Amino acid sequence: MGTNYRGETAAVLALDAYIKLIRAAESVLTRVHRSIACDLTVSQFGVLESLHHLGPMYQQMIGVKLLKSGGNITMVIDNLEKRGLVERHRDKKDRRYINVHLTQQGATLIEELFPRHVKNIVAELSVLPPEDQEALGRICRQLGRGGQ
Amino acid sequence: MGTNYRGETAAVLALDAYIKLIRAAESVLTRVHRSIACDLTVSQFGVLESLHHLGPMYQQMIGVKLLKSGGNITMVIDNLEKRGLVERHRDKKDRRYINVHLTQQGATLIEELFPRHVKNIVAELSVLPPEDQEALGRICRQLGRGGQ
DNA sequence: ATGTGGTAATTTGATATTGAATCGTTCCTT
DNA sequence: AAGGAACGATTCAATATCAAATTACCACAT
Repeated sequence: MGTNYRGETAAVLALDAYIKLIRAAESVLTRVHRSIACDLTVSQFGVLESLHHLGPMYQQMIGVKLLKSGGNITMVIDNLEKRGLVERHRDKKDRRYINVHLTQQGATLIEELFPRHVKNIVAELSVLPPEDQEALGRICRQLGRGGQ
Repeated sequence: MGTNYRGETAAVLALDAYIKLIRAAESVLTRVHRSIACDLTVSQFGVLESLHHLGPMYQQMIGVKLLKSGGNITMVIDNLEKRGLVERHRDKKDRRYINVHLTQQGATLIEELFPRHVKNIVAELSVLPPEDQEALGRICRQLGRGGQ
């Protein structure tokens, strides 16, 4: 209990919150994705979900939404395209951009999966009282920004 | 505002908390790891950190600690071993087990990195008042367990 | 002693992920 | 109009990741 007592308790508090945050997110993500039991990876599901809710998007934008690199998105879209779930269309105005959109098959699939996905999330979060769910959202929003 | 008004607000609350949890964890993990600027992947760092704090461990146990599959741990340990940071030792009593421990070089490295790692985490979490850090830890612990 | 089931590690095949290099396109400056 | 900076997508090499199959080993029951 020396001069850095305050600093050490602050570190213990932060470290504890950090490790539990990372582990909880990992566990919950895995359980939620597993219980939907679909033939998609987490990233593939994320792309379909983004396209479903936000409409057609450039690959760059998909990467920003999912916090993934451009090279990675190219690969994930490749695999979705092979399965006929999305299509690429070169932008006429600016040929650097590629617009990605759901096919009919992709739209049908995500429309079937999404309600189940929501149900799984609600079930997973139901171990927390509503005020804790609200607090979690508020705190994580603050943290995700990283101070602004 | 029909019969499922309550259900829908519950879903909105849970969905919001979920997406912010996943994104915050991803963002914070990436920023914390990037700012330590070491030549290790997140998983490699995790293995060294576990061995440093918990001592030599079987690969199985490392996988459990890091929430990773056995096959993955084999690969990560391979790469750490190539760099001379850890060593494998077959257990004499039960030859199915492989005990992994830090080499002197590995121990020196993690002892140098860990204080910086803690500093980065404290800085990252400092956007939250202590009571929010405590709440975050408490809520995430609950959530990680998944209801027991 | 034998074989049956269980467990740890590895391998394999497919996909993900990153960062760096490259290619093609557009925009801007002169 | 020409050249260069900026930008979106792709490719590449290295590592990660998982699930499933395999291998090696152990314990136990008959």
